[in-house]
Amino acid sequence: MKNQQVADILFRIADILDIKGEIFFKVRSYRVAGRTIESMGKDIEVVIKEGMLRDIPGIGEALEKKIKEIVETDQSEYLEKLKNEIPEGVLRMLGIPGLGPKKVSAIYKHLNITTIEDLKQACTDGKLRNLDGFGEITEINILRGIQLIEKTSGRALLNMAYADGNILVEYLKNCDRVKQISIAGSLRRRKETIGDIDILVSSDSSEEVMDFFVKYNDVQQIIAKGSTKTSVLLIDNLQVDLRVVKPESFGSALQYFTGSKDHNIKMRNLAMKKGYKLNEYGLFDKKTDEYIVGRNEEDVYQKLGLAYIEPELRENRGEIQAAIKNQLPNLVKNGDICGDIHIHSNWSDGFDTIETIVSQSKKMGHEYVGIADHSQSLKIARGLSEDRVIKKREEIDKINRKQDDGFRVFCGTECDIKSDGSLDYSDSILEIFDYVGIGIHTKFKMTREEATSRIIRGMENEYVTFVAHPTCRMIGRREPFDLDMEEIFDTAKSTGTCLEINSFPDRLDLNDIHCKQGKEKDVRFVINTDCHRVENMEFIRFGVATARRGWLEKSDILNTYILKEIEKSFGV
DNA sequence: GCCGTTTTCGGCCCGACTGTTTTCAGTCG
Repeated sequence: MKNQQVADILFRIADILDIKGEIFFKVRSYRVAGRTIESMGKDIEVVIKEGMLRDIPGIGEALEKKIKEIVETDQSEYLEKLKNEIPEGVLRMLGIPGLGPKKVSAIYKHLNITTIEDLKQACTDGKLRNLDGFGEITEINILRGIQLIEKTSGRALLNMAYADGNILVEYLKNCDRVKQISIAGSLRRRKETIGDIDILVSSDSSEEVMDFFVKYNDVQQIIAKGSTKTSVLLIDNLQVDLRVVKPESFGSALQYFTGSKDHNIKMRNLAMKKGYKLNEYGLFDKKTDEYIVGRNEEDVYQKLGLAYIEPELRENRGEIQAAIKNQLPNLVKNGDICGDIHIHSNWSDGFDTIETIVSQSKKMGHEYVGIADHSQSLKIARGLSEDRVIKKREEIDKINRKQDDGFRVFCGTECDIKSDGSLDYSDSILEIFDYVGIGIHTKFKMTREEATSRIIRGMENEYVTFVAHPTCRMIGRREPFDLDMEEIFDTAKSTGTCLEINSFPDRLDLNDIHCKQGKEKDVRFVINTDCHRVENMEFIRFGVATARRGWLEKSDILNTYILKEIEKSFGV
């Protein structure tokens, strides 16, 4: 049983209790425990085996018992009982923006509506307006909310939100009332998917900023407009929240609106313990309400006795304790990457020539690049036959001889791991390459044992440098393999194999949690794009962001090595 | 449901916006 599945059951229990009208704090306990388990670096089964479940903050006697039951039996008797009380469709209504537990409960109890389809009809027929606390506008808003979830299915990939957010920031800079501006929220933390874009501005004239904001060309609909907060929907269905604060509050507001929620709760508690009160307007003396700091985010952390915590770390995964002890990692930066070694050229299914890729790499300031085309059995992607491997080797040697600036092209491969774990080239061919990446591209349906041993057998080949996109997940399209990551990390360590952080926005594989877990086992990583056209080489920043979210430092990553070092590592 | 050198009972982060009210509840982040 995976951590995510345990968390999902806890979230479900919380939703039902919420609709039933259970006390807020009880409901919150289930959600807090769910979030902790979901983002925990350690396998929940291992935690239970070690008898450490109760040591996790937020898990007491009752939750311990329920979580153990879930892990042992794959289900929860308590949830099964609760499910009989609230129909599935009613739970789904909680996902509609603007609808919370109280309204959903009223809709279910008084009108006996149990599906979103029926709710839509009831709104159209004007049946909701007679309920206490409901009106005509409520009906319209619910209809809009239903339309929205039907259209967007929730969250956007990081690159989409990143592009939208940056263009919008540039637009807002044209408003002369804007003093300071920053992206905040999950986009600033570089989460792999983004629910909505948060932008923070400091200004002495918020009304004018808000007016300027809603006139942005790509605004489809204004959801809410006030003097401190305005929300709009862009034409690509991404929601943007703009907050405006006074300059003296910009730092504390940036801290507050960057989140995460759990990080902020920890921060507020810490502030309280130290005799302060922390909110988006600043850090205040708890007794006298006197303003202490708030202009800069750094000051807030410093005043609370903390080293500055980079946004990517703010997930309540131990960063506050580390900041107290001044033991935060020195995170890897975009500029630390010296070359991308997983790029497809037109020798297989890539779009560009090797020369074009070289020229783009130089533009990005890299010292080298690795061309890793597909191997022979992947016919659909024009995988290279053994003959063509030799020809490609000759072409790369020729290109290298032409470089007069010390730049180097490495000849690599993304060799298929066949279903039994053997590799798609013989050792005598693998020897031709400067380095070997291996990856799975066929037969994705496997048990945990099969998938784990398939990858491990691949890693045991002496020519292998790294495993590409190890879990093979595609965000929103394909679930990750159920892998025994502990075993994968141990083998990576013992064989000296790197694990890839694939930067493509719909992969981000390994993810942040894997990175942190792997680092604790002293595993080395490599950050690549796996791109098939040079326009996408800039996606490397999303891989770096994922590594940062996983607490990785420059020394944890193979392709931060300068040319001389990586040549030595490849033995070429 | 969790938690504790101020507490084993009584707290638990908190402010903005909306829509419904006529002073506030619900939702959101």
